[in-house]
Parts: sequence; structure tokens; C-alpha cells
Amino acid sequence: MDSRRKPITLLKDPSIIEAASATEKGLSEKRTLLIIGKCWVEYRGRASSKLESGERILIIKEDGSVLVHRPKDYSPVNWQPPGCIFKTKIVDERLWIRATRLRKKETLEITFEHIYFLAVLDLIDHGKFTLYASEKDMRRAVVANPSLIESGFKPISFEKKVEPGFVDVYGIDKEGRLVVIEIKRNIAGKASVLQLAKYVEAVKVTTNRKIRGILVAPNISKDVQPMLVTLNLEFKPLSPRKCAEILTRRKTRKIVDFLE
Amino acid sequence: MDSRRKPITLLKDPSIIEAASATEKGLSEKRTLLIIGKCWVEYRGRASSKLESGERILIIKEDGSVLVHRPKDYSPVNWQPPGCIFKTKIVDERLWIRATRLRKKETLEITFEHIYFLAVLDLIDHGKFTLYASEKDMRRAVVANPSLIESGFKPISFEKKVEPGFVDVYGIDKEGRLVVIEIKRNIAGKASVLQLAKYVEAVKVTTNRKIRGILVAPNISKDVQPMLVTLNLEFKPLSPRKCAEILTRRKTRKIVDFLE
DNA sequence: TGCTAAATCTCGAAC
DNA sequence: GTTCGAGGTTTAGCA
Repeated sequence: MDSRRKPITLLKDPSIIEAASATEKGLSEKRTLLIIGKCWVEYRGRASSKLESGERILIIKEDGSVLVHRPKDYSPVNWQPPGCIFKTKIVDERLWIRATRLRKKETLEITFEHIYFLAVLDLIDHGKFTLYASEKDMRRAVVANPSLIESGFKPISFEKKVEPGFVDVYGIDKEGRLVVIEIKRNIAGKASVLQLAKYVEAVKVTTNRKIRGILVAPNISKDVQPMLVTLNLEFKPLSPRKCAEILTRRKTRKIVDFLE
Repeated sequence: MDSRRKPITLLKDPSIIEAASATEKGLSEKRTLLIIGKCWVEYRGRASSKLESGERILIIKEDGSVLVHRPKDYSPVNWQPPGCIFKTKIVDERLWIRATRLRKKETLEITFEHIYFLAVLDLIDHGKFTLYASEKDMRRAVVANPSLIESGFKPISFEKKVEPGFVDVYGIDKEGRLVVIEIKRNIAGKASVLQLAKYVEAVKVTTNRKIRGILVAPNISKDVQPMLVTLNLEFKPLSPRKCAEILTRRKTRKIVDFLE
């Protein structure tokens, strides 16, 4: 880390020439760029779009991703995923920026007719990010604590490949029946049931044993219950929150065991 | 539009007190806020997450959405969808911002230990956004120009409800067979085939006529072909791009017709 | 690279 | 409000 590093270079109300020069330099040095101004945007690639003139925030990141944000909404109105190559130009006293992604043959063109502010950023961010209570956590909790499903359930494998896809958890119940489990961290809808049914069918053709299919989720949507009955599948309520807590407890327990 | 409007107010290297005051004011006036600095983040709600300290861009929008962006990646590392209520405080000489969403009972807490830069923005953006070549465009193109599917195909309805869901396009072929069409703007995978199969089954129980199921998409993934054969379904290649072009041509044609 | 499935998905429409 | 499906989805994981 360079102590003389300048994490942020600001241009307030720059001329188009100043802005173009800073943009060019920032891009060549792989800095993060931030431009606030009045622009219009065109996209051509997987689809096409046009955005008429308005005031927006443009972010170009070190990895070549691009975001155009309006003053509302979570999602950017236009964007480009990482890996873009850039070209900038001054056209009719406007700053024109093109971001091209070769992989998918798509281009984003942004034209600024006025720039209020431009920043070139050199951000250092090595902070670790950890997410709890994902679907993966739920799988781990079920495997670590099979009684979450029912007493006597024994997991055999998880993430089992069963053409055409992966069964979340696969095991045997106390009466020796095969159990196929599909886990969802959200309220489960029709698509989840279809997915489970598909896996049960796939396993069925490989064995003569009886098979149960269990949908594990915090809840199911209203119309799913009859669907489960028709397809002879079961539902077991389980929340991601509870799974995360169980995993934390287990981890703590392990440390305690170690200390004792 | 106020001609004396100040679209952007900048604070460079503000003290925590200055930053807190500007943040408070900006939030109360429903401005868009932009903060660049070193922070850590915690999220609790549908899941939980922790992000350790690092330099990031924070955007809080007028509609109460929040974005925390690292110097890489398209997606924000932490965020909150629109509709948050905010609380700010100075804690141990740090700026603490909490964004709470009541709907889903989730909170995002951001603590800045250093702020390089803060901007309060008053962005005006009424620019119209138009997207071409969506799946809806494909449906319209097929209905407007049924020969895209095959000669003699006659659409009866589109967006037809057939429990449990909607058939994209529904019609009759030149031999009088019913045709159920599922349209995808992307390469179609297994889920799309299951969806089509489901609709074909649903229609089948309502009639004695012969039924064909056609998957319309720019392409299909490799393992889908055998699946189609097994389920006795068909595939018709069609790109969203081509559909968009056809719609454009039709529109032009209509204008020409009118002028003639 | 292609394919599958998750995501704190978001967003919009329909009921 | 719930449910469902699209999305320029993106992203991760694995063959």
C-alpha cells in the first residue's frame, strides 16, 4: 500500500475536454470512475435499449464493469458486466464513452452533454465478505442434523448428480425408503415442485425401492399444496434462519469440545 | 424546474461531524447521497452478512434504495431495495447509517471510519427508457407473423391461461392440430422444456384433438434435445433480434400503408 | 467453455 | 397482499 496514494481525484464542473482527459487517463490506469451529469445511453447486444437524456450517476469499475444509475431504483437502468474495453471521444462538444464486451458482442454507449462532477478513484478493499443463511447453509444443517427432516432420516449424499441435475440431499428414512430432498430458502412455488418431481422421477427409474420426495422450505405458496398431493410429494417446513443458528451452535460446540 | 437548483453539493475530506450533518439533511430532503470512504457493513434480514472494512462507494437514492459498491463487480456487495427508512448517528467518531425496510424486516448498517468524499445530489431524470427485443416482442412478432413458426400456423390466442399458468402462444397448425408454444429469448434449458411439457399436459386433458408442443428460442442447450424427443416436443429456432426487426418493419409498413 | 441452479435476486403484472 | 414469471438477469460451481 503506497502511503502517497491519492485515493480520490475530483473534478467539479469540468469542461468536456478536462473530463475527457481525466476519463481517458483513469481508464488506462484501471481506476474506478465516477461521473455525474446529463447523458443519454444506447445499448445494443443481447437486446437493444435507448435511454433519453437525463441526470445520472455513471460508475466504471476497475474490472471493466459499468453502471448507469438513475435517481431511483435498486437496479441500474443500463450496465455492462465486468470485462469491457473502452473507447472515449469528444463528439460535438460532448463526452462519448463506449464500453464493449467481446464475449457477448454487446456495446453500451454513453454520451454526456453536461458533467457536474467527475472523480477518479483508487479504492483499496480487501475486506472479507461472509453470508449466512444461504441455501447452502440449509443443506449443511440438514446433513449435520438430519432430525430436522424427521427422526430416523439418514442422509447418504448431498449435491448428488442424478441426471438431469443435482439432488440437494439424498438419503434413507427409518423404514428404508429412499428420500429425495429439494431445499429452498424462500417460499416454494410451482417451479420448485416441478424440480423435485423431476428428480424423484429420475431416481425412480434407477431402483425398485420405494421413494419419497420432500420439499424443504420456510413455507409453500398457496396453490402448491394440491400439486404436492397430486404428485405424491411431501413438505417439511424449515427456515434458513434456524439452519444458520444450528450451524453456529454446532461450531461453538466444537470449539467447546476442543477446549474441554 | 428551478433554475437556481443546485444539482450537486460536494464535501471533500469532510469531518465526521460535517458528513453526518450533510447526510442527515440529504436524507430528510430525499436527495440522492453519494459517499466514498472506508466502511464496514452488516446486514440482517432474509439472510445475514458481514463485510469487513474497506474502501467503497455508497449510494442512497431518493426512493430509499441503498447500494454499497466495491471497486469490482457488477453487483453491489450489500444493498437495500427501495422503501427504506434511515437513521444516522455518530458512534466513536464514526458515521453510522442504518437503512431499515419494514416490508421484509431487514436492516443494513454501514459504519464509515473515514470519508474521502460526500455528495448530495438533486438529479432530474425524466428521460424515457425503451427496451427492444424482449420476450414480449417475440410473442408479438409470432402473433403478427405466424409463418415464423411454420407455414399454415394460425394463432388463436396468446397469454392464454391454462392452469397452472399461461401459454405464451396457442394456435392451430395446417392439419388442425392444437399447438402450444413456449417462447424463450435465451438459450432454452431444461426448465423451459418442463414448463412446456406442463402446459401441453394441461391442455391435453381438455380436448381430444392432437396436440403439439413447440419450444421457440434462439437455441437450446445440449442436453435438451434428447429430453424433447422423449417428451415428444419440438424446437423452432427464433432469435429475439429477428423478432424486433420484424416488428420494426411492420410498423414502418403500416406507416407506408397509411401514406399510400 | 457450456450448463445448471441460486439469489438478501429485482421488478412488474395479474388476481 | 400473494403468486408467478421475465430478466440485456448476474454469479457461482462443476463437468
